Amino acid sequence: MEEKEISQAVISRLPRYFRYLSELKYAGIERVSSQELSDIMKVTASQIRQDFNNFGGFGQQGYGYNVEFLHNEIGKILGLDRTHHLIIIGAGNLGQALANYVNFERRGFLFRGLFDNNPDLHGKKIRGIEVQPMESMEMFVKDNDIDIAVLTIPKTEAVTVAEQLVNYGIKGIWNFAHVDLNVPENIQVENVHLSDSLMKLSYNISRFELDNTK
Amino acid sequence: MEEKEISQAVISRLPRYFRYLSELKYAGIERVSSQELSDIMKVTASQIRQDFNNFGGFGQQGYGYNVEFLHNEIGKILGLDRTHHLIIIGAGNLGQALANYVNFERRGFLFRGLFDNNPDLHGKKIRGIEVQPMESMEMFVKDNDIDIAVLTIPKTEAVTVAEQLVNYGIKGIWNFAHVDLNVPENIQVENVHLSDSLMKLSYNISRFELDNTK
DNA sequence: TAGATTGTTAATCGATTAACAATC
DNA sequence: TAGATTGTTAATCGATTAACAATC
Repeated sequence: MEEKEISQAVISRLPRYFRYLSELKYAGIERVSSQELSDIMKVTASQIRQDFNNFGGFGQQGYGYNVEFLHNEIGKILGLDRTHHLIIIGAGNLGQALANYVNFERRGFLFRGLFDNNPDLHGKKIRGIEVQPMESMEMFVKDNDIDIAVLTIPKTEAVTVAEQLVNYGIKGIWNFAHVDLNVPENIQVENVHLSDSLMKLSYNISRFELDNTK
Repeated sequence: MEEKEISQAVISRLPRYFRYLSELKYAGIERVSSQELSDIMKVTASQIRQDFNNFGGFGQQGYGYNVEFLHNEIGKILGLDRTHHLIIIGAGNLGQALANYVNFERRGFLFRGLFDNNPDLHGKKIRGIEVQPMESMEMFVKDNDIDIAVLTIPKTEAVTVAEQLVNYGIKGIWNFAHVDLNVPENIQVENVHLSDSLMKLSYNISRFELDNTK
């Protein structure tokens, strides 16, 4: 069967659909039309239908979409029906914060290991998991079926550590280091560049003020 | 003078240009052509020229772009030539991690206050700044010329706190809460939805494996 | 059956890329 | 002046929106 490639623009919207559907489901709402979703989510009904139809028909003419079914299907598309094992590289403030983030577990992202170069941190426990030296990483990844690595280390180290992780068999990298990683295309990278995000905010604040002085 | 609206697609690319130009500048490189930038950044030279020309001509035919000048101009566009005063609402792990993030200061984002509902945290100091109760927020924002609020509180509180902050005169919100805020359009919101990002990574990992079993 | 709403095709809009004249 | 490379217009590509036939 020929699968058409789904654009990243569509993918980016899926988690937001998923979130709103969770809420509707939680509120006990059984069905929803693209028009109703459009009203609460502030996107066009047309886009909603197009997006869903990338993955096959989830709705029914004259009825709309069953909330629970749709929620479940989008979850499956996002791979939330499976379990991911993740390690965090870099036990600084951000690494520890993410390690403590219990909500990820709920969606199947299981925090399994935490690594850092700093010997002072070794043995320190976060949510029951000890910080280990970087040297233990290879063995740990291989022994524990780790598929996602979270990089919260300085950019100077990030590129080489990423390459190592790829060699150890990792499948995806959640990259918080402020640098572009260079990995084979079979490895998925999702960047969270916080300072980029802050700069965008800064731009929009400045631009808005400029617009208003005209 | 008529200013054409710049698309957010262009804005999103500016911080990355800025980053690469910082590196070139730091490496002592004086000039760069759109083609050279294209090679290292893996975007088309055409896009680079189009992007820059949204803001007027920064280059010179036959020569290319002066790295330092271009770096500086993009910094100005991003509003990095001014100072922002920010407060963080929510002194949990993530809030503390961001408060400790010294790099933002370098770009003119000055961390000024930290607020939390939890009395156990009140008085605790992060980088010399005491956690204050939420009740002190209003006065503090007004007295200290705060223009950016960072929301690292649970989504249940985020919407109302955002509304309060808007009333206190904040200009921009950096929102880490997993909810869409509802603020007037003169208030800039930049969302960092970590779990959305993780879901995208999850999708891409799943999708890649699916593609390979075909 | 009549009404509602999807799935899907067609039209539009916007963003990216290509091409080249302008000019340093 | 000749060569290089921008700035900018035109062409293409892709994503969004509109429209409506299919169908529950």
